[in-house]
Amino acid sequence: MSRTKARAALLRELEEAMRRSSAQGVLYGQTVANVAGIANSDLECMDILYLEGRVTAGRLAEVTGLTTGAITGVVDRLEKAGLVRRERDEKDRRKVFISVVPETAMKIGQLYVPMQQAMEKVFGAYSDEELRLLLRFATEGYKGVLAATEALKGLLDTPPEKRPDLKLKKLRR
Amino acid sequence: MSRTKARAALLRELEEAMRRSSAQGVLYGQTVANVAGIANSDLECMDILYLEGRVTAGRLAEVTGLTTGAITGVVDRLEKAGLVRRERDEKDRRKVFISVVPETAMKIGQLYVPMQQAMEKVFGAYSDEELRLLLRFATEGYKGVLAATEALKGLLDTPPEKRPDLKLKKLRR
DNA sequence: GCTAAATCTCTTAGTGACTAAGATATATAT
DNA sequence: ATATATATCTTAGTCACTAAGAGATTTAGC
Repeated sequence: MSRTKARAALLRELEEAMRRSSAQGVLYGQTVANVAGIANSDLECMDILYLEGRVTAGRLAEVTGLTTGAITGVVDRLEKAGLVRRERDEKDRRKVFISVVPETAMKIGQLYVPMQQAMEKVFGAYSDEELRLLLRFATEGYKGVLAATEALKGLLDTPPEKRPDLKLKKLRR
Repeated sequence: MSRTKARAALLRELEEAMRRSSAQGVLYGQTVANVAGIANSDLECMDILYLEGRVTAGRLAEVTGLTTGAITGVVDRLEKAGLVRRERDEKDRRKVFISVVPETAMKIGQLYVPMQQAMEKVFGAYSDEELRLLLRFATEGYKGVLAATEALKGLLDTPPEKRPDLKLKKLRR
């Protein structure tokens, strides 16, 4: 097999492996939401709050791709569950900051323990240098996926009749 | 900083980077479903069909975690859109095999092009050997996540009063 | 072979999270 | 001041989901 062919095969394998593991990651998240008894989007928002800290409702809508109306519902449910708190911005009283309630949110965090343990075990097999390679990849991969998402969204904004036609026999009503 | 402390920091960074990129991956998928005009679960099933080939409705339910009733709806919609075909198993006539219609499904595949291009660009910066490391990691990572999911599900099956209590103030309803 | 139990998909009724559109409240610009 | 913009919430309606069970077929026990 030629060198470039071997590489192409490697890339295909890699792509599939990543697809599989990311699909399984989605399933893990679904299971967490299930066990916690909250909706999927609710958990996603908890995750964003964990990563970004105190953010506005609008920012949550932006990042999740949900409407602001949907976010109102998400925050209502999370607030009722005692997982987050609403705080009006004193500088700009239109804004509502959402922040996690650490004591309660911790309990959700517990559900990630099996995942963390599994990852610890996997990571254990790698040297520091190898881990740095993985970190570099994850960081660049994130940027790549972000850019790809933007590119795809751009496609959404071009008028439907000018898009690379899908001709899907009128999906959805 | 001690060596083990440096490694711990590295692991934390790595975990967060993976979390971010996988979250972004989820968003990419949502966008694909959006542009294609199909539901999220519908796309997830297309993905499974692509990876596993011809599978039964029951298997789809198993893998996605949806009820068989929900799968009936998914397959109805996908079939109407011309993306998949139902075929009764001639050996066991209770079973229904679902398989993609390649010509139509290709059009969905197109929506992954931006992602593939982004990944190609990222992968381009790595040597064959480095890619093999990434492949090894993705493969082992998949197994780890799968095991973690099972562990978490096991938790779901233990009677609620015996679970590490979440005490989430009666979520839902 | 025949009946009972098991297995697989589909149907039905009901529910919860979503969107679109617009209401409300506050901030900014002219 | 008034108009426009921004940020969140409200409302009505829709869609995909679950739970439960029906229908069709296969498997097991006798």
